[in-house]
Amino acid sequence: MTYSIAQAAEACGLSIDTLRYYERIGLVVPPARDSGGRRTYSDEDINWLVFLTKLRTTGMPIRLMREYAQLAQDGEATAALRKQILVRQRASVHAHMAELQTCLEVLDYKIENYQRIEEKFQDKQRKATEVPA
Amino acid sequence: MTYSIAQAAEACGLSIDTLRYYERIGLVVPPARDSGGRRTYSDEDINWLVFLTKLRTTGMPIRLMREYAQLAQDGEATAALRKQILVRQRASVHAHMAELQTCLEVLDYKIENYQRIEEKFQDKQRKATEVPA
DNA sequence: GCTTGACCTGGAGTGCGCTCAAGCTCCTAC
DNA sequence: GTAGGAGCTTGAGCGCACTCCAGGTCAAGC
Repeated sequence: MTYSIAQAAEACGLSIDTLRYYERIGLVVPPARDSGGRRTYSDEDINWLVFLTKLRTTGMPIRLMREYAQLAQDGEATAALRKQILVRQRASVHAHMAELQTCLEVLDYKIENYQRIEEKFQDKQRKATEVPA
Repeated sequence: MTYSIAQAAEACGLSIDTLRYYERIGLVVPPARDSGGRRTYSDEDINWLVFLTKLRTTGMPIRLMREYAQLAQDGEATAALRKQILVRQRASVHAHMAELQTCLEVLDYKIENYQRIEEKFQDKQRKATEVPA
């Protein structure tokens, strides 16, 4: 099974332009071409692209992704280095999530505060429209 | 208690240049100045800056932070809008953390794979150096 | 009074990750 | 055979969030 660039883009959630851009900067190996010179992506290509988008989502810079991609191309001997990259990235994701967690707490606190302000306001309104005793 | 720009930068984890930049683009109200024309940050200023850095960490674009800051300046009447912004941001953080979680699972899987490759390799080595029966 | 260092301003420059434009080719369908 | 649509290449442009620079001011310490 092969895919056009539009289908590949759809499958991995990138734009067509971005796919070509990734190829240009050497982040992905150029896919095969059909008789008309158009790119044809294999299932394997798609899987790799999907994995790359996961790395991107974790905030890995393209520079490092390219390094990883190069190592992957260089074969089994680089497995230890690749593992190291992923282990570090995992640590960085954990750290980032912890940061986000404290930000969430700040947000929750602020939102609660706004909630209280609203309630006080509504309370005041209720009292104002109440039939006086 | 007041702080120099260097102290303010230290306190909120931004660079001096970034503090001035934030002021220039209208993200923070200009702090007071001393007799020599230098910025003097109050505790309140610092607290606000710290909160802003939290918003930044959540990935809120500066454009929106500026909107929020403007609303905060406009007083109590904008509380509902400000709350809405924070509630949305919270949702976006939750979504992002969920994404990161699935990325983590992919990373874990890949790392485990590398682990297995290493073990197999070590096993092979052990067998090769073993005294033959 | 002179040096030093922190701070000032306005404006230019940077790095990242795309994104778009122009002008072309190819295939398909009518 | 021609119109339309997808795809091609090269190269420029963009938005974001800073970051740096040049040239100046000011206050403190020697």
